[in-house]
Parts: sequence; structure tokens; C-alpha cells
Amino acid sequence: MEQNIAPVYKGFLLTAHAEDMGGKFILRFFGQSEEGPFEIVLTQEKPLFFVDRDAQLNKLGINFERRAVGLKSFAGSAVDACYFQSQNDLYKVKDDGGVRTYEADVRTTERFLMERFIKGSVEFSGEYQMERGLRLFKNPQMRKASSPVKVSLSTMSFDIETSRGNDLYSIGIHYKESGREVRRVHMVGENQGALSDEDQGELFYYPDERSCYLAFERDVEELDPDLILGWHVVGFDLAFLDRKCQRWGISLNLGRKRSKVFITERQGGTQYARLHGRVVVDGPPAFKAAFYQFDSWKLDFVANEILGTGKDIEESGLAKVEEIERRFREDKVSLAKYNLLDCVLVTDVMEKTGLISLMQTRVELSGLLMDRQGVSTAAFDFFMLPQIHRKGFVAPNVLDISRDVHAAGGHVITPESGLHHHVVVLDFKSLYPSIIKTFKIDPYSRLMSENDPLQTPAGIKFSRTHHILPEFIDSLMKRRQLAKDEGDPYLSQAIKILMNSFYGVMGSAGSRFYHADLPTAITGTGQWILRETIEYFQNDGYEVVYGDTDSVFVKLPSGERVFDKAEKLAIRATEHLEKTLKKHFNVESELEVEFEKYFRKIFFPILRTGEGGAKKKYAGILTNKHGESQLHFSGMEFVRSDWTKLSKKFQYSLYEKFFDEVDLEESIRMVVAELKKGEHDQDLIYKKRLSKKLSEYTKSLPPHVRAAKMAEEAGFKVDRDVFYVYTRMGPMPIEMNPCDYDYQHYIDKQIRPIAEVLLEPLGLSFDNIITGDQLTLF
DNA sequence: TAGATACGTTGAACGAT
DNA sequence: TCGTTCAACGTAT
Repeated sequence: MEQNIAPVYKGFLLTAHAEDMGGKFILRFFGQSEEGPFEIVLTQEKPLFFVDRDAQLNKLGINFERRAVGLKSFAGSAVDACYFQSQNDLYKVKDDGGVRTYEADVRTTERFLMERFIKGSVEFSGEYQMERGLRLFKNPQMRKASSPVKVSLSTMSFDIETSRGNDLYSIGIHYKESGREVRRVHMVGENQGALSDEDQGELFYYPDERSCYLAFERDVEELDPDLILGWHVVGFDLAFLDRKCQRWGISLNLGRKRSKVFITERQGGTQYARLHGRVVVDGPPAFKAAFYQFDSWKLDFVANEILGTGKDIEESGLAKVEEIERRFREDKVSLAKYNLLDCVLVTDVMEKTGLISLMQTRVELSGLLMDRQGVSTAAFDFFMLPQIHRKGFVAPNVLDISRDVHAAGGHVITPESGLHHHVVVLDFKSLYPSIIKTFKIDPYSRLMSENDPLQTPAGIKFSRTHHILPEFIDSLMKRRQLAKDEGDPYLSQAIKILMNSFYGVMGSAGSRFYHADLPTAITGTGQWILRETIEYFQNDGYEVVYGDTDSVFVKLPSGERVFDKAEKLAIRATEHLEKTLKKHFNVESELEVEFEKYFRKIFFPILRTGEGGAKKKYAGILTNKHGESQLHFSGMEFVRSDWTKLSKKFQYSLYEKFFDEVDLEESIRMVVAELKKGEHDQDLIYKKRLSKKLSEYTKSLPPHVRAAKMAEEAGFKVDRDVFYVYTRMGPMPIEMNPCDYDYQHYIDKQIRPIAEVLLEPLGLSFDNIITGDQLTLF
């Protein structure tokens, strides 16, 4: 017998939207599939919250369904579910009368996906109709795909060039999908020629800005990219075009089906762009969400680090804008070339780093779609809510979480200052996740702590038998090992990011699962374990010179067979903890001590403000098994972005000499003399970030704020990063091309403190050395 | 459109002299 | 002018 089976489509979700449309509530999902882009519209889903069964709700004439469900709150009260016709109705009833609700702030789109365990990859079947180039499915059968759906996503990087004022000059695009590339620039103004063959790009001219923009909009519709890439593309390019469109009385229609882009500004000034069917990947925030760190977030700097290439306009600030304006007037072809290069750089930087692949993998892992990545609390909800529902509980609203006391953090040992030889660093592999596994710490286990209780060293109780997170971490750890073995760096990285977020989420009042006992139990146990481990080594006759949270720095008696000895120490510590934890708490230890690194020599500086050794700061000669050494700095000026290049170069060479037992005095004198002669003028720039708007600095005006204000008053656009130098008139922004450097300032503030840390233990005086310098000069 | 705490250092601001 | 406190930033883990 033949059965008519509807085809099953497999796709990857890009964006999700909940909309109140004319009193009707719909969910909309956009995604990409083998068959092309698709849209799924669901009209049957309802926004909902839970309330205590005995709670009286004001109905306000709103039609909603209230139903008893077999669930209870964390406090144990039975709850009802209330289903609404629209999101708006839900808010009205929730905000009226002050009745406590549960999960009223869970997004309906995410609730739909999480309860079905749909993590980006979906299978669906049903009737569809073609609409503006995509398949539209109404209320199809929809479920989690049996395996991750791998679709290659098309990208369009774009960048606009403008004048200092409010003029649009050009829009460059770089579109890329498997097997196809488009490089194109739309330019305002008279035709000044075409791009050369080697630029591989098209250049079109338009009589006015509006027609230039519309050509770009057409490109977006016709090329139909899944991802829109750029560098500060939301806060600058999209925001600029949005303002232009408003003036022209049209909308910024860059979404699928020519839908509008919505730009919203969050507190703190960060902007977000949301549109149907496409994800905007903005370089700096996207790399930050993936835990990349760069000294500067300017595109040319990042491109240089990653690709080793940069832009063709070297200047920054005023000079750069002037050059762009000049090219627009005199040499539109070279402006187009520059415009296009920026677009290509963004695509290349993201491709080379695998940023997009990592983002896709994170979707598969956390379930949060690409535009919600980095919201760790949401990722935790996605995992935990469906689980805890299946255990019979509903969770509170985030805003009902209050946080009274701060949980303690990691334990840090005060080092014995000065030089030490043969120090090995042992550390705990994923300390907090291991503690969660060992002591069964999670929100559900806390609620169930009367069931076969287990106690942490600080006496906080959890259930030995009823828990959710420990087994999830276990499966993540196993998958991560597998990913490593199979050479899948993105999965390995994505798992690491997710696992490391759990502790922070449970310790954050921004999470509905927060409870003080959770972070307190984790960090308290961490402190106990660190102390126990240190004591173990000490009882064994070793000196522990330093330790921080999950690491111990153990001094070995000699430089012989250090690597063997260190490996053995790690194994013995692991075994000791296994026995100790079994004995004191009757738990199976999941902790593992690893040998991390070996310092042939290591130096701990003294506190500059206070007494004794400084924590979180050291420099040493890191040495590997092959005897290869390198100088390593932790926490010191050398690794701090707010110290000048001058100080870093000085610190590096000074410590090289110190560890080589070479005389320091001569090089100190030399640096000071060179500085005064102007030989280090290139290395005097300070960089510091503004953490808030300029106008919000009211309590004090630090140097970088003063410099930023000067720049603003002189008519420069003030960025988050402030670059400035110290002149004899005080701090000045580099935009104003200051050159009257205050060398004495740099001697006292950038050279002296670095030198004195090493000189003091040697009984030497910086001033005496410098005075010697003056004597030789005269 | 909210992962955490611990820590060091600088320079401004403030209050007492 | 001097000593102390505090705001601000960036870092370690």
C-alpha cells in the first residue's frame, strides 16, 4: 500500500520573533535550509505565565485561560498556568494588582524551542507557499532535528563612507557564499572611472544619496544574505542609514521580505539591530562574546593581528576623515577601493578565526539563536527550565530575585616577595564545574536537599540523588574530550564557554535560578580544596610560594627532573583529595590536579601601596621540557593596556637583565637619557577606555576623561578608547597632535615605579642611579 | 538583550593644617 | 602642603 508522505525539510534557524498582530499572536521563525530560506509562522502558541493557585488576578476585561497544572513554585505552592491571546494582554494582567507571577518574562519563542529541545536545527513538514523568494510554512509539524543541520550561511559584509558632516559618500559590499563572491561599491557623485581588474569589484555611480542607498537595499534583497557583517555596523553604519531613511520618509528595509530593521539602544549606549531572517554580526561585540581580546578594537588593528594585513589609509582621527573627503572630491576610485577593502577585511577576519562556525556551534549547544549569544543567563534558562518543569517546578521571574549578600570568591595566597627558583604551577582542571559535579550543586538539588542530603565543607546541603546540572556537565566534559580527539575546535571551545558560564549564572541576580547558597557553596568548597591541597604539599615538606583560586605554585628543591616530579605531585594531590573528600564528605571526587607550567625563576614584587608581596602579579622564566625559555608576565604593567609602550619595553628588558643577573643601573640610566633626547617619543601614548558617557563623569575627572573632553571640544568624535599623552600642559588627546612631552612625568610615572620594584630588594635607589645620569651629562 | 569576586595602582578630591 | 579616601580602570582566576 502506498502512503503519501509529506517531505520533511531540515533547516537551521536564524531569527525568532513574537508578534502581536491585530490582536492575534504569532511566532515567526526564519532560517536557512538545503532548499533555500524559509519562514515558519505559528498561530497556535500562546504567551503564558504561572500564578499561585490561590492568587486572585484582576481580569481587566481581558480574555485569558487559567488552568491548573501539576507544578509548584520553589516555595512549594501549587500553581496555575495562564494563557493569553497576546503578549500585551499578559503584561497588562501581570502588572495589575501586584500578584506574584512565575516565568512571565520567558520569551515565548524561546519557550517554544526549549520545551521541544530545538537547538537551531529543526525538521518540519507541511504545505508551503513561495513568498518573496522564501518558502513560507503556516503551522507545519515542527520538531528538533535528529542531528545537527549543517547549512552554509551566506554573508554580506558592508561598510559606508561618509563626510565629517552628515553626507553619505559610498556603500561597499562584499557578498560571499560557497562558490560565489560579489564585490561592489555604490558611490554618490559624478563618474570618475571604474575599479581596476585587480580590485575585482564593480563601481556604480548615483546622482544622489537616496538612489545610492536604494541600490544597496536592492543588493541585499537580491543577494539575500543570511548574515550581515560589519565593524561597528550597528552603532554606526545601520544607525546612520536609519537616520537618512527617516529623513527621506522611507524605512530601512534590509530584512527578509524587505522588512524593516529595528535599532534599539540599551542602557550604556550599546545598540542592537533586529530584523527578520538575517543576523547582524558586528565584529567587536561578536568577538568579545567569543572571548577574544585585542589591544585595540579598530578594524585595522584586529585585521593586522589576524591576517597580517591592514587598510590603505594609515592615518586615524582627523587625518583619516580628511583623506576620505579628499578622495571623494578628487579620486572616487581610490575611495571605492578603500571602502571595499574594509568590507573584505571583515569577511576575512571572521572567516580566518572561524567566528561564524563557532557561533553556529554555540547555537547547537545552547539553543539560543545567533543574535542572543553571550546572554549566559538565557542559555542557562534554555537548559534548566525544561528540566525543572519535568521535575514539577516552575521558576520565578528574574525581577523577583533579590540579592542581599555577596558570595565570597576564590582564595588568594600572599606570595613571599622576591626571587624564587624552580617553581612548578599545578592547577585544578575546570575547578568549579568539578565541584558542581562532586557536591551535586544545582538549583534543583538545593530544593531537594532533604532527600539524602550531602554537605559541602561550609555546611550547605544538596541532594545526593536529585540533581540535574552534574550529569549535564559530565556529558559536556565527555563531548568536549570527543571534540578534541576528533579535531573539532569550535565544539570544544563552545562547550568550554558554556561550562564556564554555569557558576557565574548561578551567582548572578540576573538569573531566575540565583540563590546565595549556590555560589557560596561553590566558592567555599573551592577555598577549602585549595587550602587542603596547600597543606598537603606543606606536610610533605614542600614550600608553596603562591596560589590563586585554582592554582598552587610549589617550589622544588632543585632543577633536576622537575617535569617528572611535577607530574607525580599532581597525581598524588589528585589521589589525596579523592581520599580526603571521601572521608570527610562521603563523595566521589571529580577533581583533577594538573601540572601546568614550570618557572626556572620567578619573581614576586612587593606591594607599592602597602606591605608584603603583591597578589596576582609576577614575572618569571617559563621553561619547557626542551629547555626552551621565555619571559612571562602576569598582572604586571607589561600586560596592562593602560601603560605606555615605553614602560612595557623598559620592563621587559629590565627583567631580562634581572633574571640573567646583568647589571640594571646602566640600562636605567640609558632609557632615561634616551627619553629626554626624544628617542622614545613614539612610545609615550596612554590608552584608556571611557566606561560611561563623557557627561557622566561628575565625581572626578581622571586624565583620560580630561583628554577626551578636550578632543570633544576641539570637534573630534570621541571614541570609547581614549589615546593621550602627557605634555607640560597636562594630558592631551593625540588627535590634537601634541608634542610638548613632559619627560619628567614619564620618568616618574612610567619608568621609576617599574625600576623601583626591582631596585628596592637589591638595596639600590632609583634617584641615585638617575643622579649618576645627570653627573655624566654635565 | 545583565556570568562572578579578588586585587593593585593611579590621580582626583577632600579635609585638616 | 600633606595625608587620606575614593573613583576609575584593567587584570587574574
